[in-house]
Amino acid sequence: MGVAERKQREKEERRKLICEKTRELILERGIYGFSMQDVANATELSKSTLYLYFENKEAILFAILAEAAESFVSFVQSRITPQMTGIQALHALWKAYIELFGKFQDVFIFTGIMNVLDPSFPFFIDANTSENELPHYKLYSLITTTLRKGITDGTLRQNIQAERVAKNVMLIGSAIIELATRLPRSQRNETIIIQEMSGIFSIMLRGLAAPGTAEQLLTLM
Amino acid sequence: MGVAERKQREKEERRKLICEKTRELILERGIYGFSMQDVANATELSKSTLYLYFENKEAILFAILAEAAESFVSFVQSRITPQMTGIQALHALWKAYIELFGKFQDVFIFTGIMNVLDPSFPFFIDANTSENELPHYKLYSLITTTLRKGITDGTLRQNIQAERVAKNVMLIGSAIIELATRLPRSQRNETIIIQEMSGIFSIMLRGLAAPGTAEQLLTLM
Amino acid sequence: MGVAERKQREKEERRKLICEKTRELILERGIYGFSMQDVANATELSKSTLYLYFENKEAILFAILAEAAESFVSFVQSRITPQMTGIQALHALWKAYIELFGKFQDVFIFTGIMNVLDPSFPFFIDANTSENELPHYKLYSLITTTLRKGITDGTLRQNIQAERVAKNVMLIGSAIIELATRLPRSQRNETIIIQEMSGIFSIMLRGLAAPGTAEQLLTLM
Amino acid sequence: MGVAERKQREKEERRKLICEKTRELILERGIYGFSMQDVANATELSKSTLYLYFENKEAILFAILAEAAESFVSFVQSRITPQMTGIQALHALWKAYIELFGKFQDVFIFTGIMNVLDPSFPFFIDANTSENELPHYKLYSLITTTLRKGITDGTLRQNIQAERVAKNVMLIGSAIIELATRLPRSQRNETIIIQEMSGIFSIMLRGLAAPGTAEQLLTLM
DNA sequence: TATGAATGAGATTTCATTCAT
DNA sequence: CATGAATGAAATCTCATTCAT
Repeated sequence: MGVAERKQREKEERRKLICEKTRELILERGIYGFSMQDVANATELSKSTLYLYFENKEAILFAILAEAAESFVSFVQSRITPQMTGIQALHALWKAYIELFGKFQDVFIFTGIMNVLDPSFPFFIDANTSENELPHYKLYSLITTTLRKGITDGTLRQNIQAERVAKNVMLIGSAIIELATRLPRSQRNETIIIQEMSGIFSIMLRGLAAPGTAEQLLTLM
Repeated sequence: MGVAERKQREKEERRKLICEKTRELILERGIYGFSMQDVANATELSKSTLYLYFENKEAILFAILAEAAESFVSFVQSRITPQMTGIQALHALWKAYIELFGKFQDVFIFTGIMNVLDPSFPFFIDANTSENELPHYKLYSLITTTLRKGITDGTLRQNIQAERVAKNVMLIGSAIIELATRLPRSQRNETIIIQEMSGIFSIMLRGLAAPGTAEQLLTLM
Repeated sequence: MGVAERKQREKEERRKLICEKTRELILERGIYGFSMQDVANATELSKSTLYLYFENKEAILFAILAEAAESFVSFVQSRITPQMTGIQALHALWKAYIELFGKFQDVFIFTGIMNVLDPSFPFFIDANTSENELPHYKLYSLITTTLRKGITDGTLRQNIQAERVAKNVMLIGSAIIELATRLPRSQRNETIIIQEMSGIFSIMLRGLAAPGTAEQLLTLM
Repeated sequence: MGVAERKQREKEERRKLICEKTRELILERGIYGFSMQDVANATELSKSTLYLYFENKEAILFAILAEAAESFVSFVQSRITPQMTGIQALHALWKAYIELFGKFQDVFIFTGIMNVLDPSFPFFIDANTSENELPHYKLYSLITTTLRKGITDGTLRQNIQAERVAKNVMLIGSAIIELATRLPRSQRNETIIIQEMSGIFSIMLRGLAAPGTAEQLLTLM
């Protein structure tokens, strides 16, 4: 009786294998730098077999994005508690972002794919698109909420607009990663990228925080 | 004897023509969205002729980058006077950046190509590479100088490092443009992109400025 | 012992299911417009299972043809009675053809497949092939008989040859349908196709009838 | 100075070569039975080279159709003189059709491609499409005119409608050829096809002619 | 018996680059 | 100097059929 389940599990594993290898390819060569043939070679499957598991190339990207988004958002969320003030939450969010980047480079995947599948994001945010449809909308919501909280509790500057700044923040995050993805892997020195991200986020934190915020909340290094 | 010179001049004109038309193509369709055939059509030259003037596709991009960098930097420089304080100069620099974007979209070209030709910039700044070799290094120098001035004259925060922040700033600029280039031209609404840039630059200005800076120097809108 | 029979019956039912669903697919998308995967989906069987019941794709078509031919011929035959004169029978035959087309579009199936499986029909009629082997030969026989009767009883022109004209007639029928099958279903307006068939059959009836035939026997509209 | 002209001529010859070889392939294997690779092999060009001469596969078909239509219509027209009565002209038209078929099999090409490029023809005749755009519309016009003349001069039956019958006629012509194209070339016995065409056209002629038409105008054999 | 899984062969199309004239 | 012509390599995707379980 276990047969069906095993099959199911194996099928799931194959999908995972494909995603996994594709992830590696993306990390290695960037989002544009791999073909279905490459994926076939990496997985030791035939090209046609790939199409048994995913409708087309984009569908693979989407699956990877969805999973990365899921784990990304939940990781970040786990670092934010209800007791935190807005600025604390924002600080924690960015810390988590950087930490996660260092650990899994999930952020690479997340952002790289997002930029391809939904290139108008975050320039245009489709009010009709809910978080359920496009994975990265979850993160946008999380940031907006965090900013709103900080404006309300007075730990962020009063004259900012949560939605607009959330867009700014998403764009910055995307963009850094986007550029980093371009680097050939040999040059893609984590330390340097993390330094860059920390630097930018620190400047922005300071630019967003209410005057008089404790120095320790303003640096991410 | 004027013959050789005329030839030389004509050759130079052809090169300019090719660059000019390629620029238009890039603006229209993005850095990845045009082929050598497209350039040939636009210039009314044959594809093979293009190879007489440029070794390959990348060489065209490089030439365009060089010219865009030149005009970009000199425009920005024209807006900065020696009398300005550091924060004033930084403010002026970003104002110019935004203005130039609105006018010529030169920034698109500049950044888009830079990101392709020198993807490790600004993550890695090659100390051996002088401004003379890679066009965009000029802008980097300009920003570094400006920041250094601000640190010295006390209009910027004292605990920032000019080189590091200059890298941050270059990266932000590149990145916004990079993402914007992805938008299909129909969606590439200048107003929205400018809003986004202004928003981000404002936050960063505030994050970099010394405490007590006049509000009017902190906003770019 | 009933087991073997049940098995046999079930096998037969599966075959029917496959044929039935394939018919629907053909009507929907034309004879070239469906894949074995489509059949598998429609029948809720696996692709491999299809190959247990039919040697290959063509074999499915053949089976459908056989069944369609059977029901087609018997329907037409039911409209022809021994008392009818030749011209009456021919008139009735075409009326039935058109009616059947309007009702079940069986004719589509019949002809479409015939044209694929036996493309030399009716150009070459294999004297060694009996009605038992190729399903559409039944219809050919029926038409020949009808024409012969009309020549004998003087209601059709005397200088026609039954076999030859039967071929002409089969070909016309096939051909109209063949072209109609090409139409995307949305454009496959029954009314228009019926008009076209009626028009052509009317002209041919008039061309075959003995002089002085009553006008009402010469029109099919 | 003749260089440009020679180039032009050679280019034209290449196009012709491609069309010619494609024609042969179609005659050999039918309209669906050849790939761009086949054309490449037949012409001893590379696949990519084909795309220098034709935008895509369909464009090759269209070019062949256009040429076949041209020569077909002009040949037919050459056989019709203003002095002819309607029935004489119709008779001549069909004679020419058959003769041309026997000589060049142009009709094959003409009809086969037409059926692919404009499958709704002649079921739906687009009033907005002029003869200039789709080559086969020329023939349709010619037939309509001929029929109209016959109705006017009393040599055809009075109760037919020129446009409707023209559609019938085009469809019959298309359809016979369409079916014949299916035949493997080895079986494609001209004599038999011609017999079939003659038979059908004769029946239709008799169905369209005014009563009392001379027998010799009613047969095409 | 039934099927999930796999695949080879093939289809159309694109494009940077080379080379003879 | 200029170019028309050519092409190899690659990309995405489809589909009838086979085979181990």
